[in-house]
Amino acid sequence: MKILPRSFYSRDTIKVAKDLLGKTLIRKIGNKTISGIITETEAYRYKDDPASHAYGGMTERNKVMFGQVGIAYVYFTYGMHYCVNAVAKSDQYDAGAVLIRALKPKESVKTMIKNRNTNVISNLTNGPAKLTQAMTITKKQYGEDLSKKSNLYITEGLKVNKITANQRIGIKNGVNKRWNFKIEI
DNA sequence: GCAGAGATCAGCT
DNA sequence: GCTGATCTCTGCC
Repeated sequence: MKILPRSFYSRDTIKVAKDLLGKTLIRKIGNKTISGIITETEAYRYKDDPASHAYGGMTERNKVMFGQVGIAYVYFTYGMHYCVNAVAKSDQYDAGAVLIRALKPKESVKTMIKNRNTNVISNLTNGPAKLTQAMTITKKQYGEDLSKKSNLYITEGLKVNKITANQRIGIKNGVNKRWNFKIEI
């Protein structure tokens, strides 16, 4: 399966969010491969998006959002959860990222079951903090290059026919933007 | 099946 | 000091 090139991420954040649906997120741990199909994403932009971490400027936490595209932005929140984003933006913006909200488990489902401490498949990776736990994604993957073979990267995947757009979840500002995208598999 | 509490870090309208 | 791009467990309010 072909790895998505850096140019894929060098487009408008919203386009990239839609195009990431159906792609495959791959996590390598030693010689083990954990993977899943991306089924839900959210776009977070910059100054026109009050819900974005980048709105308000660069901080220690979000600085990769201002850097090179195709990089993983992992952040820690609510005192106990990690979430993954892919840095993506067009040249018009200084910052932007796509939050990966849900996956459909593909390889090493057994490992995910162990990591998540549940055997309900549908509950394994159906939330942003759940999929990071299932794939053991932590601060160590902060800044990982998603456009080349590393411990964490994204490849081509399924063909997608229907994408639904919704309001983003769990935010207070910018709820009028429908930048949450989903597919049914 | 749903509401509420708790976990406890980083950043600050 | 409070609030959040969250999840899990509890108890039936």
